Amino acid sequence: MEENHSYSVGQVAALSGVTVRTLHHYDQIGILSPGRQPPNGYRRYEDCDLDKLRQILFYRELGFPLEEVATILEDAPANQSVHLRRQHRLLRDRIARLERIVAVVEKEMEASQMNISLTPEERFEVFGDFKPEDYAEEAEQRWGDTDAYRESHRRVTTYTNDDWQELKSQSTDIDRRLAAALGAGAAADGEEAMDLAEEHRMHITRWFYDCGYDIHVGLGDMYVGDPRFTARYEEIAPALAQFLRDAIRANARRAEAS
Amino acid sequence: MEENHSYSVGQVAALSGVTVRTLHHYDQIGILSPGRQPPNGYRRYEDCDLDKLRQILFYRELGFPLEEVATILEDAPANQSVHLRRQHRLLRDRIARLERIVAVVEKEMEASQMNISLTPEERFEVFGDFKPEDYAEEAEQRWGDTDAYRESHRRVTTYTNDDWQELKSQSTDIDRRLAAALGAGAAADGEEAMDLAEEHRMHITRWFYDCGYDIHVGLGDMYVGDPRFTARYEEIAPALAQFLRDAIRANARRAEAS
DNA sequence: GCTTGACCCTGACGTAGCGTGAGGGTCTAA
DNA sequence: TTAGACCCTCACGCTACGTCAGGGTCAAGC
Repeated sequence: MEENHSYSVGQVAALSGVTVRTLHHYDQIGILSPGRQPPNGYRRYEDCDLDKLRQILFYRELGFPLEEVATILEDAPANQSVHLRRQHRLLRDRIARLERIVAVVEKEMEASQMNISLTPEERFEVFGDFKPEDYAEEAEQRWGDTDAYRESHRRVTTYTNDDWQELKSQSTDIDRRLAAALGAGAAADGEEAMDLAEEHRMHITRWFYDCGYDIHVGLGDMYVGDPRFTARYEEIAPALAQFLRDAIRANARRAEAS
Repeated sequence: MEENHSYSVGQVAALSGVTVRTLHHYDQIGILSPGRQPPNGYRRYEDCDLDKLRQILFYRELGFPLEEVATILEDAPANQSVHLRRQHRLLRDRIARLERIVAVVEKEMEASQMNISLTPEERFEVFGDFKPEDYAEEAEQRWGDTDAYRESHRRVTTYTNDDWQELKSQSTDIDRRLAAALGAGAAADGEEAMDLAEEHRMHITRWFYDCGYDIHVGLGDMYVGDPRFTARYEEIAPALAQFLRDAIRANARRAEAS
């Protein structure tokens, strides 16, 4: 394998399974630009180009926009083990997500066989008990750092049943008080709501991971934007998810101002 | 839950996590068209609309084009258990695919830790020993029926180590003879190459699943179109994947003509 | 009744990531 | 020289929305 070998665009397309058009496109946007063969300007791809294409295709497979793939590859252009670790984690995350959905579908299959007719709200309940760490992963993918996820995972695995009881009790209490504040007409950016949002944030920090204000805001957006959370909070009180989201935002602004 | 409740487009967007624009779009293309509130024409979504949206989002999550989602939902508009079974299978398939990729990445991590520097071709070798059943699933998704996959899986689980040795020996022998024919200048649509393709097909039928000519042609296309197979055959002899693909096609045409 | 903010409507341009085709150049074997 | 395979650039079109424009409707507060 000492041979100095280069490939035409057609050969690379055949090897990799992407089209010539795709390779042109990647060249045009600058994510994979091969050398050019004088005097006709034909593209020639080297082995390192193939390596790079392989990484591109992997991240594309997992749904990353090309612009983001470009950023990833710039950050760690040559360090193969960095990519491998990242890819491994991403794959594991994706599988875990799909496994959760499978569990939901299986539960519904059971319910369906028992001829239980669930309402739309009840259907969301099948997602199981609400645990922030189930969803913080998504917040991280959107806004945060993977250290928080690992930290959360590390802590959670050490908890006893008593720990879970206490955690749940505190979580329920915060929810209840949020609903009460909403019911009493408290402003989402008032002191009371902000203090509750702060308690909410510290609860996560206490039990799961260090939840900075950025992450917290991301979580708040997710409570409103994701039907699982929204329904969860709607069950407690109508419009609670939005109230909490707004309180979280106000709380973050308060913290930023001080 | 006896309440006759309907939702505005904004409420549905909040509940479901999709945008108002998306709901407008779905209404426009006819995949999810709610009722309209006189006299202002505001959209009102019923519970059954929410159910339908949930199915749409599920299939969208798995990458189905909306047009195909529409077809799926037309075919089984009300039979919830049909959807559940299909969704379950799709999810399982996706997870299995990702698990295979994980295995590849893990193997590369091992190689990386041992400071083994792999060439692009060798990297494909990390996919492990060539087993048609590893890839027949993809052929099935493209061209075949899932019965073959189940049959393959059923057989393979019964094989002993001796079975694997024999299987591998035969497979290697076929590859070697294909390479020899190619090296001797045999035409891909000549008798010799077609006979070898036929042996190849019967080998799969013997050891994995009933490989009809359609499936076989699909496999041949995949050997050329997928870098994993192409590289595998390139290692044995240059251009072998294409030679085999052409021989498979010729063989299928021969069988069709008789 | 008026004002205001939130939400509703339709219409339309633009984007990401290519697929497809037009029109023409280059390479290689016969 | 010819023909077929492959190369090039250019450009329109597609899917599934994102974003914005411009204007109507609703409901609470003054």
